Amino acid sequence: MCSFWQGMESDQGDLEDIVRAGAGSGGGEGSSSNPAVDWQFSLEPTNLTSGIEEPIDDLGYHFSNMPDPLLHELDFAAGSVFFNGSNSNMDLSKMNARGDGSTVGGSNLLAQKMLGDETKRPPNIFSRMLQISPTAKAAISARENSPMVAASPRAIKPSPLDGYDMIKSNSSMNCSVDNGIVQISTPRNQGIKRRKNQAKQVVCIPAPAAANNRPTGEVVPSDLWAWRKYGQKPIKGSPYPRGYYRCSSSKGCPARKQVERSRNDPNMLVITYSSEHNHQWPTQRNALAGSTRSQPTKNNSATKSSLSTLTSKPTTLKEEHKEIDTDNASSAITVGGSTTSGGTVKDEMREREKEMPMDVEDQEYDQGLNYSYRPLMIESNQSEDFFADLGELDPDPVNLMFPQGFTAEKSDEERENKYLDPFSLFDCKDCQVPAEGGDRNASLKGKLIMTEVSIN
DNA sequence: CGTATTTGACCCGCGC
DNA sequence: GCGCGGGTCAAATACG
Repeated sequence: MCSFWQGMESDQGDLEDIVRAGAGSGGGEGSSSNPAVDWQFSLEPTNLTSGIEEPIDDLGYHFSNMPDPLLHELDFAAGSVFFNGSNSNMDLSKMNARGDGSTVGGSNLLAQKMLGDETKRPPNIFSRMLQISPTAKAAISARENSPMVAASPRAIKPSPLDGYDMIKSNSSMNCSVDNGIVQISTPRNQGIKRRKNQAKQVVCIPAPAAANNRPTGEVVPSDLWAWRKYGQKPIKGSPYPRGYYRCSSSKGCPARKQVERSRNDPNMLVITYSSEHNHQWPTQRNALAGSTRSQPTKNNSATKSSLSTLTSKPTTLKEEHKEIDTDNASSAITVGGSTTSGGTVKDEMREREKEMPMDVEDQEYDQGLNYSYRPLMIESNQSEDFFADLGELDPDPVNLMFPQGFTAEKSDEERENKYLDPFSLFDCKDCQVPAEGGDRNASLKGKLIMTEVSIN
């Protein structure tokens, strides 16, 4: 997940990229207790300097501040959601250039994975590169000795953004893809004003396939939140309008998001989140409520295709990879049975709702499990067939899709690895990443990379 | 009929 | 104070 919060307190100054990568917990270096179960990032802004020099003990972001759970999945599925910040060119090849060989998995591993394989295999979704500024790189490096962060969505809980230092910028950041490199930049002072004290998180993703275009031509990736469009405005300097959405998952939720195409690269969507959800991740019911009907067609093609992609008997895991490799990023975004196209969540929810007794969820809450976010399909009976197929691939097929702890028999660490490396991308022989204490697993611990860009 | 989207009008913050 | 431009509102419209 690459995203960053931005605000607009100041109007001058370069962005200082704050990259807070969830660091590996392998090798016993982690201070996080059972991260797979109970982890969270803190969104507490950190200036660059401290980000580099201080050991980062807290694990960064509250995952709750990731407005779109599926976007996170998108990142992994498509390797295409990105960072940025002004002047920030996150160059993973540089990240990978540490000479001390001390890197343990994580960012560098990811970089290596992405870079190293670039010439060895067909271009794929993971070959899209991030360009990370040196400062970001440094920040990431600083993170490398930090405890692993396991992305357990269950730990998500809403938290207000108020009080965070606002990161100055404007939302006219640009995303572009050059030679497979996704670049997102935030031009300075383009005059876009924002309401005060409004934290923003900007996520850049590839625009979903044109087939999912809305009548208006805009494409909105779906996520577990229900968004309702309440406005659209042409943006000066951009040929593309900006759509305004508010969360309709819960009445009175202040969460907003803006969706617009990058003016530099129309194939990229810039999604700007503001405010925080004041409620749990949508449950089936409230996710259904007010969810978009943006799917313009009656064919539910996106949903069906995505589901069919998942259910259409991938004969081998390689085959699935192949699919992802050959598809463009957006079409490959089918993890969790969801796509980036709008309106699919609702349909899926409906399907599952038919098949799943509602009280299961209620029981969970009654039991205090408080599953604020549960990936799609997990509890669906329909998954049986799907998982039966996946069973050929993994004794615990659930882990293939939702490795973050949905089965009890695996250790937290195993689940963690799976989660962070759902397609075993980090299990790369070519990636010669030294593992601490010979713990290979440690080197395989991918890190969830999140960026927080701050402008002082 | 309920809900989501569209779209013009209005509001607000900011720069000049 | 005025104008610009982004953000929001709300009536009209469309959809299922």
